[in-house]
Amino acid sequence: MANAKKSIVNVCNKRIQITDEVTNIFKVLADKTRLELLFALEQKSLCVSEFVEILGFEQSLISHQLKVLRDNNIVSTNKVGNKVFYTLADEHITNLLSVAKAHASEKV
Amino acid sequence: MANAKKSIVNVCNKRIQITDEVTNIFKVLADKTRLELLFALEQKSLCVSEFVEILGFEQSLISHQLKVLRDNNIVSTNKVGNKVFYTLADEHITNLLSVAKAHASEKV
DNA sequence: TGACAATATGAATGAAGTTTCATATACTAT
DNA sequence: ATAGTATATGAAACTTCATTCATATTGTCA
Repeated sequence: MANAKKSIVNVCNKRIQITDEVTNIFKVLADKTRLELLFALEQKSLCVSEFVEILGFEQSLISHQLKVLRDNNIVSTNKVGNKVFYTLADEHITNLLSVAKAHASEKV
Repeated sequence: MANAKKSIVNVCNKRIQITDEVTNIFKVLADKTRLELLFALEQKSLCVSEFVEILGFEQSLISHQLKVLRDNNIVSTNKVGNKVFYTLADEHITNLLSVAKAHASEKV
């Protein structure tokens, strides 16, 4: 395949991958339970039992949704004895959350 | 009700409303079809038949999804004769899309 | 007015996602 | 080792959402 053609194909593939990735990020963020977990994490790292205490959700629900966040690299974990502490994984997420909040604040 | 108490309640209500609103924005953005519509609109305003031509989706699907975007004030419309042109509604949306794209670009 | 083009919408179908319940795993301390 | 606490996970039930098909509405132009 000629190089010019190859590079056009690459650009297109990349565009598609980016669309897929953006779709995926928004999908993960598009759930009230998960957002409450993330908003809580904006303050400080928390373990599952602390989430239960703060948010009042079932432990199982929290674990399930934290798994979704983990699987999508939105939070990271570190284990301390019995407990597993969760942290926001990176700046992009913090950024997205704050832009969305700013947008929302104007509406309510 | 005492003023101090009233204002605490107000703050809590506002926090809940913001969470709901953020959830809603992300829900609307969490769909590949709608994102492709929005990415196309980043270039210029488009009418339904142009979306059909550019993206190759069914007209009905495009209209349905544009309605979702319209209902959530993510796009605005203006009618020119037979045609209805769609535009990105505001800066916040453009902003969210570009932050998400930046995040995605690093991953792919 | 009648035929045509552009857009919108209701209803049905099927897929995907969330929550709950029950249970398993991992670690701590006695 | 056993009891107790913290977390994870599989499966089922339930809910929500995207897409398609058929049809309605709105505007144009001959």
